[in-house]
Amino acid sequence: MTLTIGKLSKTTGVNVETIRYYERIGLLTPAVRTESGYRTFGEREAERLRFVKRGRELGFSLEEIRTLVELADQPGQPCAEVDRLAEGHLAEVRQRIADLRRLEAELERLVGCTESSVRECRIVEALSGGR
Amino acid sequence: MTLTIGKLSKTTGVNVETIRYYERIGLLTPAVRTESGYRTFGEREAERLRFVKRGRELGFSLEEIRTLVELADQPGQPCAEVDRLAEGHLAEVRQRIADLRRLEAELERLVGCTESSVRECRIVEALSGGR
DNA sequence: CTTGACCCTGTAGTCGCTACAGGGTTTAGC
DNA sequence: GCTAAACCCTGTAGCGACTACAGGGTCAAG
Repeated sequence: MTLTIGKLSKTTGVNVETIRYYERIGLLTPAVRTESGYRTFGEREAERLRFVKRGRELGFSLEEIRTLVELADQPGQPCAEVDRLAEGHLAEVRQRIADLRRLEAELERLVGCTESSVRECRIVEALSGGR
Repeated sequence: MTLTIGKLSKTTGVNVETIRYYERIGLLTPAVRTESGYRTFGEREAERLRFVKRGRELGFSLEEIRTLVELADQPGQPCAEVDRLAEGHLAEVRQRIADLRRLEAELERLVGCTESSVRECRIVEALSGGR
């Protein structure tokens, strides 16, 4: 049950070059190669890649995922550090949401300008320093 | 009332290297130079830089700002395009908020794991493919 | 046996800066 | 007048997380 990089890409939904990139930065262990130099992957590798992918989908950085992967490889350890990491990340996400909401409110105030000329446009005015 | 790049940086709150960067990519017109090659800026240039800065604070990309600057320079034109740009941007901001909210909800479900070991940790489990 | 689909490496591009290195210039204090 | 600090210059490289080539080698179907 070994896969080429193309097959692995299909089954995981991760781009071929992204997989190579992950290997290059050491997030995936160097793949076993065929005689001709092609990478081969087994179920273990596919699992790990899916782990990384889900981490990305949850918005973790690759550095955070690197830590999470290491932690996940030590099932006997307490999960406090995992939880701390996730909480920190959640806090960041909330901060980003708050920032974007402020932006949203300000943009809402500006759009829908029906002035006939840029001279009177309240968007341009706001950008130019008017309030 | 001419300013050096350092003074301009202080009065606008934009980093010196960022100002140079904006000039390099053509977002600011090339600054007038002194004999010894130092950039000098007047009120016009300061205004324009503040325009760019406010655009960034509203989350516009530099490309969008480039367009906005050009539009703002043609006060006779209708402001429909400005408005269209701002609305498109608002839609993007809303999309990003929606995405982050989904993330937030998922992370909320996961954090606060008090298991004693990584083996049982629901965060690791979620990343490993469990739900 | 050819053709097309796949694989390889290495490098450069994206965005919006930021941080040097290695120089030249100006200014403030003595 | 001199020196040292503070400023300015260019050019290049780095960040994160990919993506997109170029220029080659390999494999499988018909």
